[in-house]
Amino acid sequence: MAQKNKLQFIILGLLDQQPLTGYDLTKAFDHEIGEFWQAQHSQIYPQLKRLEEQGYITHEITISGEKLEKKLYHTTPTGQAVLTTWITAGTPELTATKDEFILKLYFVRTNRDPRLPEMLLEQLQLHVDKSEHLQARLATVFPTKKSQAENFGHYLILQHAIGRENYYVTWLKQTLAALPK
Amino acid sequence: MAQKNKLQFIILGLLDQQPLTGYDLTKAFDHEIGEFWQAQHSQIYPQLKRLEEQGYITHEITISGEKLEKKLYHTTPTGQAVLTTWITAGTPELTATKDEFILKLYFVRTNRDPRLPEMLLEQLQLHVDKSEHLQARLATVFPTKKSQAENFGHYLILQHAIGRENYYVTWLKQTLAALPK
DNA sequence: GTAAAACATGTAACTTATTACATGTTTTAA
DNA sequence: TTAAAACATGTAATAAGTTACATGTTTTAC
Repeated sequence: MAQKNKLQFIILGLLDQQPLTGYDLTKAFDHEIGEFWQAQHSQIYPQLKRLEEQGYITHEITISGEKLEKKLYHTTPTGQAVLTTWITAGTPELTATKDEFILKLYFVRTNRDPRLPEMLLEQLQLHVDKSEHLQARLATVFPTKKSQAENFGHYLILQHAIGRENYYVTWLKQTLAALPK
Repeated sequence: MAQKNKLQFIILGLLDQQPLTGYDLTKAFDHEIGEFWQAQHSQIYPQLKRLEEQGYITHEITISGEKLEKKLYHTTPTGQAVLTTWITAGTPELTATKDEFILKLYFVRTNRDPRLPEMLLEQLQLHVDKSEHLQARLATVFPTKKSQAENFGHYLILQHAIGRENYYVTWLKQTLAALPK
């Protein structure tokens, strides 16, 4: 049976690496994690509550400045076991993509459609930008072989995301080049 | 502002190509469309109702056999205009992927983790199978240059999906090969 | 002939995800 | 000094998506 509520495992995984606040978790979804999963703080805070109720995580309160309370969450041994089970279990279902642009293309019936070049060029720009942005991050976050080895999973997914964007760019260029003059 | 309720446009696009029933639409999401968008019949039937209420589509009833009623939907001129507007508008937001496997990888901290080879090999098999399946479909559905030109969008997205799977396969193989002995 | 699979259409309940509402603190830069 | 940005945490309302419930017909293969 397919595991559901993946968000709980992602949060568990992040908290297992280091204690974090709900705010920190929210930010994590803006960067590398966000390439492969998205969540807003309105989903994260209630999920933290549920994970704590289940005994998978706990928190301690720290004070920032005069009175701003931060809840630093971390995993419990139970939570760590649940996380390991999730990672170790197979992942036999390929999560399907949602790509609005590709769908628009689907409804373009001929390669002579005058809208095609413009549509493809817009996406080309977007994916080139994204690839460059990710490459800059890779260079910043993982400048050395050592840093890559120390956070191997993180390095892998960044590298995967870049490759994916590069494939998209290649495909767009190729498709543009194949259009009739 | 980002366009929402993409499903309505996809249905509109499919119905604009040829009249279809809700059942036909459901099946369409099992094949090529399903590579880029998913929907169950429980989402499709209510959406058809709404689209008809808005005057974007209409239907006529045909009888199959003795008494089985089929509702064949097709677009109205209003619906066609709405569809064109959607396609012509830019698509500046890259729809983000959700990939559970990649997230699991993220939580693998070192390249010596004994679970890694197994995890990567499972995905390799899945993506090889998928690529092969898609390639078989491409060969069946688009055997000639002529057939490719006649349904250009459909051809493009199938080809894109294959390339995407192939990139995934390449990346997995490369990652496997780079693991320490 | 008959059973299974495919065809066909819908609703209900529930889960997941997004956007909006709501409030307050701390840090940074002008 | 003060305004803006960032930090920080929550809930409410809505939208989107999945699973389950519910029913009946037609075709295909045995």
